[in-house]
Amino acid sequence: MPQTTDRQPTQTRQAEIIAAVLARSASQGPGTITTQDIASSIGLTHGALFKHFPTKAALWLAVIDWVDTHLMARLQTAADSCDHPVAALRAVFMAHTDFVVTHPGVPRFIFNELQQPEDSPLKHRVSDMLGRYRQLLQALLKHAASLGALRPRLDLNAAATLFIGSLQGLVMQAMLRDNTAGMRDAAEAVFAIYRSAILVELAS
Amino acid sequence: MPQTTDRQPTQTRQAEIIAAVLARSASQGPGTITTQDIASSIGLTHGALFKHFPTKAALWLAVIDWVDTHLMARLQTAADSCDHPVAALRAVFMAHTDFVVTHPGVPRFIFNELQQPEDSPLKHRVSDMLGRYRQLLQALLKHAASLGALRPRLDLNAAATLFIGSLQGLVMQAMLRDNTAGMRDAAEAVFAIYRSAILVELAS
DNA sequence: TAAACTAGTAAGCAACCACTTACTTACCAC
DNA sequence: GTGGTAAGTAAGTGGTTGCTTACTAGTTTA
Repeated sequence: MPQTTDRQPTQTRQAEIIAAVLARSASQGPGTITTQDIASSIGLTHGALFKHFPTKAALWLAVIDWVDTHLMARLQTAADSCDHPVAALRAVFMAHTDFVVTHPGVPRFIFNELQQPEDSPLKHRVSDMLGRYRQLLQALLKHAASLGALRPRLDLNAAATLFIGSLQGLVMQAMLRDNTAGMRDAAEAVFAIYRSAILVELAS
Repeated sequence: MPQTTDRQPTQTRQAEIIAAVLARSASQGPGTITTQDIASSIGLTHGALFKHFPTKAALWLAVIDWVDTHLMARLQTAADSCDHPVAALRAVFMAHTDFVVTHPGVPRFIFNELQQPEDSPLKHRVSDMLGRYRQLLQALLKHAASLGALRPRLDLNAAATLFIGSLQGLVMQAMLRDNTAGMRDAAEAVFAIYRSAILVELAS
């Protein structure tokens, strides 16, 4: 019979659910998203959700895992796509921007977890991811320094902080405006300044 | 009789309540703070809270107003304390850092409101405050440019974004570590890099 | 084809939330 | 002093939340 069976294997549903959470996060603020919201936004009963995730916390963790996997893969690819480390830094910066433009719910979700109290496992996961991000940056910065491309006595730790921070500034502006249009252009301009902050001065 | 009357005028209580919200925000994530939490943390009944604020939203608005007033006053004072605009930028940067160290709940609270959906009045208030912040920075940057202290063709808009963003990066790091110790030193290092990004190159 | 399993529904449950109500008590102007 | 008001309590109330239970139906496999 032509009865449209919407029965799906768990793996498919899990991916669908994670995508729904991030989609909602783009406009709703993850703290206020209910399990009922998620279920109805993919045309499922509330109860059915718990066939695929035992608790809401487990679902939230799965979302972070998704972000971790996909974002870090994209950043690593960008870093590997350029021979010169300064070019690689630029590629990472723009890849990150691109990821946020494509998935506007992600930064809202991450910021939300950062607000969590002390040692929430969610927060630990985010902290871990950011640690690996910093390692990636530090490696590129060290490589650039070894080529003599950076200012002498540049604080590489502070340089990494500034890199991530400037991305956050761009994201915050986008969140205020509630759209990510024009973010790429702004990112180009900001990175240009960052670049001149770390590069060794050249005779003009 | 020595019965300790804890009856207080509304104005006093309102200030006490606002302070309690920010104190809790330092370790709890503002989205999860309940009116019951606030009441008991200042030794008051749940119901008594609503003698001083008609709704929770009104209280939240009052908290933002407090932050707006106190933070902006501090930044303005810092800006006015230096004759040279680049020194003033540094003073503003450190004053902001100092404010966050003194009131660790503030950035958590603000970030939380940024996640709100479209045109929440709370979010509009934050947006407004950040607009004035940018104006303050732009004025200092323009002044510096007119003195010939900045790189030619520096994008002042992007420079302002980078300024605020780098502060955010510092704040995020502090939020991850769950303490603001050492934030001042990190701020010095980051501002040093920012400074070299915008300053005109000097013969060394 | 029957058994076992998996994905779905509908209804309900305890806990919790913002807020209200009914009432009490301290304070202050006259 | 006395009457009005402002600040407090204690006990609800309706609505919502995360999650469970009892049951049904589709899919897989021996």
